[in-house]
Amino acid sequence: MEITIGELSKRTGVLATTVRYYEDVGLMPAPPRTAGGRRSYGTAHVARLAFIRHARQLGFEVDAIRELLALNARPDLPCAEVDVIARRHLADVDGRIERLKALRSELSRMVDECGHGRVGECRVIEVLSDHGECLGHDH
Amino acid sequence: MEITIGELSKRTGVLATTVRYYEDVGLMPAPPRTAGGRRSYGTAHVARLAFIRHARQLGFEVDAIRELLALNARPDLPCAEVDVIARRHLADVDGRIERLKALRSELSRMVDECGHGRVGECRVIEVLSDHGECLGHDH
DNA sequence: CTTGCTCCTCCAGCCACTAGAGGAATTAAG
DNA sequence: CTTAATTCCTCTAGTGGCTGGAGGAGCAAG
Repeated sequence: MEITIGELSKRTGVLATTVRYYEDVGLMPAPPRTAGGRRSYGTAHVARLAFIRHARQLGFEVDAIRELLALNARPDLPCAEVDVIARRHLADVDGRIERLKALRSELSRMVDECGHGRVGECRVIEVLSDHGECLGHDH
Repeated sequence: MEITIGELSKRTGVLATTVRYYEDVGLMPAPPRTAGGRRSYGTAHVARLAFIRHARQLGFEVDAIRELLALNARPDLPCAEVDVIARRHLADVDGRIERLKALRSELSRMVDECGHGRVGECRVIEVLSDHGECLGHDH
């Protein structure tokens, strides 16, 4: 099975330019080339790229994916490291959700209090102008 | 009241380099300079920068802040536009929270199913390898 | 043979900063 | 007054994770 970068792109949903970028940063190996100099991929490449895409969709950073790919290649090792990476990322996501929720509540309070009058009396503008207006001063 | 960029930075919590960046991108006006060529700020600058910082902390993009600043300068206008910008941003934040929550649930399911054995049988790796494993296929 | 598509490399840009080099000006201490 | 420390200046480049475009070559179909 010999596949062009376009076919690979179609099968994985990753843009061809992004595939080349992954090659540049070492996430994807440099594949063999055809006589005309075009990249030629096989099933292993499809699997690896699908892995990368899925990990990216789950928000893993490229560095973390590099580690996960390295671990994936060593099925004999204990998976404690995999667990560490995934839990670290989960904690990170939790933190982001918390921060966004705090932000959301302040935003929605701000919007709710807008009296739809003139800019001069607008609560949104007031809140932005005066940090003392915040309920929580943690930011 | 004549203040150096360092003082301004201290009072607002915005790095001096960032203040200069804001000047470059037009969020902050170019201030008058001292004889020696240093930037000299006044109370209006402090207020404007505080506004910017607060808006950034609330996650508003620089373009949105530019609009908000322009509206802030026209207190006579109706604040409908302010409302639109704030609500648009709120909707954006809501979307981000939803996406992060979906992601979080998949991540935590993945981590929970890890049997702490070898990488070869690790659920985390399996899930990443096979998109079909996902409960929701929406990503 | 030509048309149109895909692919190639290289370079620039996105966002919102942040960091560093190399030099000038100001301030504090001696 | 001199020196040393600190702050400030401009300019450039880097961050992450791509994305888009220029300009050119390969390739398949009619």
